[in-house]
Amino acid sequence: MAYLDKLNDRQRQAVEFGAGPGLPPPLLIIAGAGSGKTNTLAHRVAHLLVGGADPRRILLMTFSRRAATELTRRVERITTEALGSGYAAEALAWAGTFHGIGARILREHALEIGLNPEFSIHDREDSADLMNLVRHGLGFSKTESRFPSKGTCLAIYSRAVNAEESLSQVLRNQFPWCANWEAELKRLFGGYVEAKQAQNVLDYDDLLLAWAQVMEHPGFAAHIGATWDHVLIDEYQDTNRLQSRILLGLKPDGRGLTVVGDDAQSIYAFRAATVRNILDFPSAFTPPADVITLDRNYRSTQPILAAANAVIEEARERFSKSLWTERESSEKPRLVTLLNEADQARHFVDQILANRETGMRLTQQAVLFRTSSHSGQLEVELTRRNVPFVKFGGLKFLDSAHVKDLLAVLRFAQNPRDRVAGFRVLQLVPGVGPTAAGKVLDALAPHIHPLEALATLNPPARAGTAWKDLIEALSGLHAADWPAGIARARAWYDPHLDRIHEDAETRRADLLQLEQIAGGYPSQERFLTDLTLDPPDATSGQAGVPLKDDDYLILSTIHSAKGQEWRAVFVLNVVDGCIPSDLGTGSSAEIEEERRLLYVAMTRAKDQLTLGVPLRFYVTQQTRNGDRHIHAMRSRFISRDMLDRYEVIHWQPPILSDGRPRPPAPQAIDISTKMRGMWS
DNA sequence: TATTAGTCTCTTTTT
DNA sequence: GAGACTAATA
Repeated sequence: MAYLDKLNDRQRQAVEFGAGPGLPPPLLIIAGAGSGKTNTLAHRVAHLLVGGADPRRILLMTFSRRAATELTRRVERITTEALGSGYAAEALAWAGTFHGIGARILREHALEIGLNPEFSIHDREDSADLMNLVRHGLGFSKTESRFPSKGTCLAIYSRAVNAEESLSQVLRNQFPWCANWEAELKRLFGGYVEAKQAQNVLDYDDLLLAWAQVMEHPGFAAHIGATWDHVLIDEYQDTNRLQSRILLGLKPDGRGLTVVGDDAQSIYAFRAATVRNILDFPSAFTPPADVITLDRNYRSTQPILAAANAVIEEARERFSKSLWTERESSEKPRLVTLLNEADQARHFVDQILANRETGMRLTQQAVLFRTSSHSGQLEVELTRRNVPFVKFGGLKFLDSAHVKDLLAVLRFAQNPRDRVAGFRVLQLVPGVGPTAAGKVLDALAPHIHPLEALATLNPPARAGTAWKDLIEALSGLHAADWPAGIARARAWYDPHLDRIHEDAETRRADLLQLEQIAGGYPSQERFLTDLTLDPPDATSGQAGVPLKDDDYLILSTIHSAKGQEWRAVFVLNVVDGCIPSDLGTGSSAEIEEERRLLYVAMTRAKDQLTLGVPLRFYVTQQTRNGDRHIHAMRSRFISRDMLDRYEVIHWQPPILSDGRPRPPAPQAIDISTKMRGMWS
């Protein structure tokens, strides 16, 4: 097969593993950063197809929808090359995220497992809002000492579900400051689950939890497992206990199972992902699964790899491997010390533009950071100098109030039992607050057709004519065809937008964009589900994402940069307090995760890597009126011994803070020597 | 009972 | 600089 010739020996071994009659035994591929992981996985799938496997009987689970799309596209290309005509992407019908596949399975089997197939899916924010409703309902918002916030409550709940740990375990290990609320939290979670069920709603965790519980039933496990011959999982280091249990339920003997990952790139422990999944995978089967390690890096130059390897070598426990490459270069990664974050932004933009002058397009460059808010100064500088950019991670389009309002209208019309959506929508009417909204929803609950009942209800005392408009809009929506419905919802919302928000114009543009996106979906249900499970993950500085053929810079959190690569990579704030984050320095496990995070950031670079170390660093916590800066230190992950792997630069701005150009110093002098000389 | 102004706390990463 | 809660006012 011609396509096999492009692979190295290890990759080829991984692709051809277990070929022959019958399903192949379980396989673990440890694929280092830049070792051609996606390519190898795509080739393995293509190889199965070329060998006669049925594409509809292959399950491909990846970490994000984006990764799934990329993978199927490559499979398509390879099979086309090999067979003359390839498999269209639709043929690989089962490619997606764990959550996406879970949602599909639960809908398909809903009636057999006691679910209403019309269920809606709550995103993180919705879930937190529902948690909050229950929290208030139980009176926990008025406790003597402060009860954990809705977000914290949800995080605790989610952790317990995904890590399969007991509440007390989670509290002890992850949330010690909430430990004295154990009894209350237990009641809260009980109420939360009941509320979800009454409202016919599933949250992210339910998609996995319900799936896992179905798999506990031997008959169903076999029934669902029989849907696929081959199951391939990407980024296995970032799966959690619940996910591994689902997997073993699907393929108890491991036949047909392939998992790919890199323990050195495990960065989702906060989401209950556990490195143990990948470390313990081989021994889950008898005989143990085979392991193939890909350690040749095709991405980065040797000096970049040397610096990254040095960082990860300090890590505690891992499948030992050291990446190597044949890409020589005389250019060491740069470690740039700067006065403050503003200088860092200026210097990075200078460098980015200089790179572009040498022919490196902006899309081949990226700036990475630990926390979304760290890019603030950089965004200002980019806007000032007219450099277009797209930002991944952090606050999403979907999180903005106006988008949530509009979506809530759609959701409420689709599932009137969805209390979170209803609560939000009703309060948009002037004169209706939490109490009135709650009463209306209570009155609707017992009706079989809540929307029709809404029209017969006495309107809340202070709601004026706007109440009638809402009822008309909702019943109109229920009857409307798709995508006319969203236009209708927007028409209703429009006057409220002006009333509620100062900057109604920019928000209106967002909603128009949402309407555009909605037009591409066949049904409202698909639109809402896909939007929740696969939110558009980029926001741009200007309104609207730049056109595809435009040149723009990539800004991304390190987490969102996973699996990507650029010719030049800049990392912001490589200082203690950012990497590792102040919040993540509690346990040694958390420190280890932060170390891997820096490793992931560094290994995204192909040709040029720049780490920024601003000495003064703006912090938002700290004392209220005190000094709002801290003096930062270079990240502890880059020890003194490693410095010779970098070109160490101390950058000073050519322009002083008041706008004057820096006057040239009279001559270079060395006071250090002189000061030492005082004592010799 | 809705709304608004004021005080307090906490601030990450994402399917 | 936002979210959560309280107190005061309409």
